[in-house]
Amino acid sequence: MAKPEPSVEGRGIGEVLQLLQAEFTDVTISKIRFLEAEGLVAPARTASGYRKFSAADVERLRYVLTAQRDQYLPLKIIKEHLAAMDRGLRPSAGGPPVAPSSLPEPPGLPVAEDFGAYGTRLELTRDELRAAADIPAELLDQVENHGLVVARGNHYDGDALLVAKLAGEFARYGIEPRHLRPFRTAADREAGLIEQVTGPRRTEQTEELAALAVRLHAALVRSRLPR
Amino acid sequence: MAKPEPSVEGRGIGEVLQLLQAEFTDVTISKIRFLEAEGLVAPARTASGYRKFSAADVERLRYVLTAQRDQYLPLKIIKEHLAAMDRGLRPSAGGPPVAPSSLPEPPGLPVAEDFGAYGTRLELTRDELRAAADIPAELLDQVENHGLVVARGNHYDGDALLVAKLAGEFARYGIEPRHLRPFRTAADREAGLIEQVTGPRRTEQTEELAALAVRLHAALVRSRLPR
DNA sequence: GCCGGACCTCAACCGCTGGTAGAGGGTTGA
DNA sequence: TCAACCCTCTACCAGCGGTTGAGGTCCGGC
Repeated sequence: MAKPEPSVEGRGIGEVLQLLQAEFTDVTISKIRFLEAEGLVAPARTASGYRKFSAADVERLRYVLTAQRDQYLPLKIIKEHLAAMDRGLRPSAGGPPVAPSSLPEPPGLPVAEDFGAYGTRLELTRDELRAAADIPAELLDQVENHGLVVARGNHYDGDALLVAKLAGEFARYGIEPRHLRPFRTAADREAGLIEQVTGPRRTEQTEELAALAVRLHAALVRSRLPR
Repeated sequence: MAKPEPSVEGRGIGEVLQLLQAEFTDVTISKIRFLEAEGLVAPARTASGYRKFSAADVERLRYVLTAQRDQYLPLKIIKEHLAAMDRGLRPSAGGPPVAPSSLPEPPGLPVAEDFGAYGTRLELTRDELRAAADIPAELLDQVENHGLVVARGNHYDGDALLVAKLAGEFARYGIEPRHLRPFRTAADREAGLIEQVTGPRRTEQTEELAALAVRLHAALVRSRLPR
């Protein structure tokens, strides 16, 4: 027999940590356990009690961390959103299912929702993208001209939204899309390197290497900053 | 004359309370004073020290309370929004001017073995570095030859350790230090860009931009991976 | 069969946020 | 002159979002 006990599949908590640390520098093992204790994820367990995180569990954690970091939502609220999504209320195009207490007053909240919401499953038109990223059309033009985002078909996904938003942030520091070209070049090269190793299909290995790449990049940038 | 002493116009704090309590049941006098202490409003004062709130002040309070209630934003962020609006960045249709989503600094610093969250306070000898990263001497040589880590004085810091470890991970996929050179180049360029904007001293801004850079990089790499 | 590293639980502790409470005292206007 | 209103300041507090550490188990490799 190949696998005598396939029993519980998934990643261990340490692996999950590696994966997430690429994007969220302040995640720790204890934080992940804490989030479970608070009922935000519910990984499976092996017979001996080890946590086993499925890809969906990891996605869920990513969602939580994104909502915390980019929308400052308290865990209680994030939990409600997740619960709503579990009940089938997938966010069509509008972020988590609308704050329950939405009164007429709130000074229009941007669609916000970083790329978290269940992966890259977003499909935005160009206009929606611009509105959601909350950047001027001109900036989006430049972003696109420099190849920082690309449409697939004629839709844009969550990564595109995130990139657009970040470009907006950079712009506030006077850094324009053209200054960001090197980022694109580097990303292309790295993606190429990864693909060369793991082949043209996106597997777990792909994700793992991507996480490593992002972490390496982060460490290098930090080490080169002024002291 | 109509008004002999217009001096300081506006409502007293009690009046303001009445006004706001209609909409926000949990506002109190002490909360309003607290918000002033935190720098979110700055009502005028009479000669004897009484607060006098203009209509604009009340509007401002209303904004604060709304953002708190409907978007769960922390005061620090609301304050930033207000400051941005004061500087004229009135976001035409977009609510608060783009959540800056700056990375919240970890308050205390657990030198978490991995990633010394700029607990760069480590000082390792070359040998300690090799041992801690758990990589063969040969690999460390290559890592160093390709400029991925550099000693300061004759010590290595936490970033160096992390880089060394990651190089070890990559090696397990058959990716050698020389393949990682582009990472170094990219990091150099980005650090340069950042330094150009924020100057040669490491400030909050430096950290913020670095965080943005890392996030942008992560998003771009992801977006370029096979689907 | 034993060692080190990864993982487990549970309880205690912690820093920060967003206030509240109250003592002690001045101001205003009828 | 008195009540209602307002002031400052210090002390305290609860809840949130974790961290730390003690004490123990699990698992792969030699």
